[in-house]
Amino acid sequence: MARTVSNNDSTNDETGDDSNTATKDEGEVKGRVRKGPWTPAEDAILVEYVKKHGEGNWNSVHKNSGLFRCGKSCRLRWANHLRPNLKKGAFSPEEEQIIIDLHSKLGNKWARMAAQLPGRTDNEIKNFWNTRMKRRQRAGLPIYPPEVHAEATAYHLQNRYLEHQPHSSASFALLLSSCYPKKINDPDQPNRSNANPLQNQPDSANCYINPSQQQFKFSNENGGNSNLAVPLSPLSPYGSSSSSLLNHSFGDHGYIAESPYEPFPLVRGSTTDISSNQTPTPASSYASGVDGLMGASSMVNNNNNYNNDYYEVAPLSPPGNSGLLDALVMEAQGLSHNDKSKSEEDPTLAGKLSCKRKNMEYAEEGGTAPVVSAMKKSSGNSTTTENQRDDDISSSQLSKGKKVMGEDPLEEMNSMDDDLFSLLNQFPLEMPMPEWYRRGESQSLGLENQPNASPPDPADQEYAWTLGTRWNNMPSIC
DNA sequence: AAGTCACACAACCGCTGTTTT
DNA sequence: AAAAACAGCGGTTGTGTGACT
Repeated sequence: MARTVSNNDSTNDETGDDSNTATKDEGEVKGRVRKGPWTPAEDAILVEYVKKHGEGNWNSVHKNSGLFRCGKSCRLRWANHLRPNLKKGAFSPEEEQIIIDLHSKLGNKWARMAAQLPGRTDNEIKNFWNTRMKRRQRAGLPIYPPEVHAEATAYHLQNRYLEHQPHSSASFALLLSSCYPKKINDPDQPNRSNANPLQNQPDSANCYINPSQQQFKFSNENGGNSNLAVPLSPLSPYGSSSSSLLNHSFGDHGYIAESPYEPFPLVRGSTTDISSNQTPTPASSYASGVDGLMGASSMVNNNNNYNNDYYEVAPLSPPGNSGLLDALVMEAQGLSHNDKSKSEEDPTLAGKLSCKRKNMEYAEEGGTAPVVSAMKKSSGNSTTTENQRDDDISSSQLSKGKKVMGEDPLEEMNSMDDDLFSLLNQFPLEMPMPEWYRRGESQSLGLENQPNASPPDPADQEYAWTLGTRWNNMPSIC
């Protein structure tokens, strides 16, 4: 069980902020920080310290207790192993059911799920889920039981379509994502049927269609529209950024709304143009924000083993996922990358989007957006459990958020969606496929092929139109 | 008996948001 | 207002273990 123990070999500075990795290469700097499995003695020290001083101030543990662990490690150890009232052992069937249910609604929000399972930690739940998913994946089983799936779908539909329509940010996410072309008849995907009704539209493979004009339909069990992709929400287990998962079959439970487009341009190169210094793989940290996009892309390109039985709809990002906006921010940053000075002196788009995203997340962090909660409560439509969950999860976060926002969240959300839709409405009903896309249409769109796919020249008029010009039309939203 | 595999688990990592200085 | 510190989250990885071949 022991992880590689660096024991006294590894050093971090005493701040406990292990984001500072320089000390590893520079040798010992201030103090030694032990890594690897905790010993009972260390546990005892930590427990003793917390008894005395309470939780929090984790970095001071290292400073004051003589424990050679960084604050982060202490917090983790306490939270996952030492704190009282922790349940040990396997999950009960009831707990498993709760996890499945919560995951279908929340996605990979482990901490929020843990909040619903007293005595369980996010890590436990995460491990459980990942293991379970692998197992079911191998067995070719759906991740969610049908009833949970149906319930979750209804949940999202209710929360995102009915209650937010027509001004739904999440709708915007879906619609915007679908602005990007995906060639429908992909000869490289022989297993995919051509059942997409949009294919019958004139020259559909070479046109964008304004998604705001597009009536989305949901594929049914026999729809077989498997080469259609939209961002996968965390409702889908494949919204996970786990590359190992993405590289496997999505046949058992890919949630796919019917749209002939793939958010390829948003995916392309996005992880390399941003401030992250992480390895630019689909599994890198930004995946948390663009899970869906990554997932969709990988899915389209890596998986021929589609099982239409489980093509259903996760049309929108569920609560807590701001993936699309993250992607927008990333795209904005990517666009501004070529002209850094410009972006620095004019932090409009990225900043506004970032601001928007914060607000959005604030709104969504409440389990259900405050808008929704307010609507629910005022209309009396919400169930007890829904309200309870909202309240349980969000009380602290909400209070924090209010400090930041200082505005009426309801108004904030509504105005935000207005902005987003006004942007959306600027997309024409149809537009020609850019030349760069036609040139590359024989190539797969996946990340793994990016090195082969010549990136469009930013100077290219059409590319500029599709990304630059249109983004420049982004209304002021902050 | 040895090798392989899947699983469960613990812990680390990078990043982000919040709070404090 | 800016920087630093802190706290937390989600993703990933490494290891031990048991079942199986």
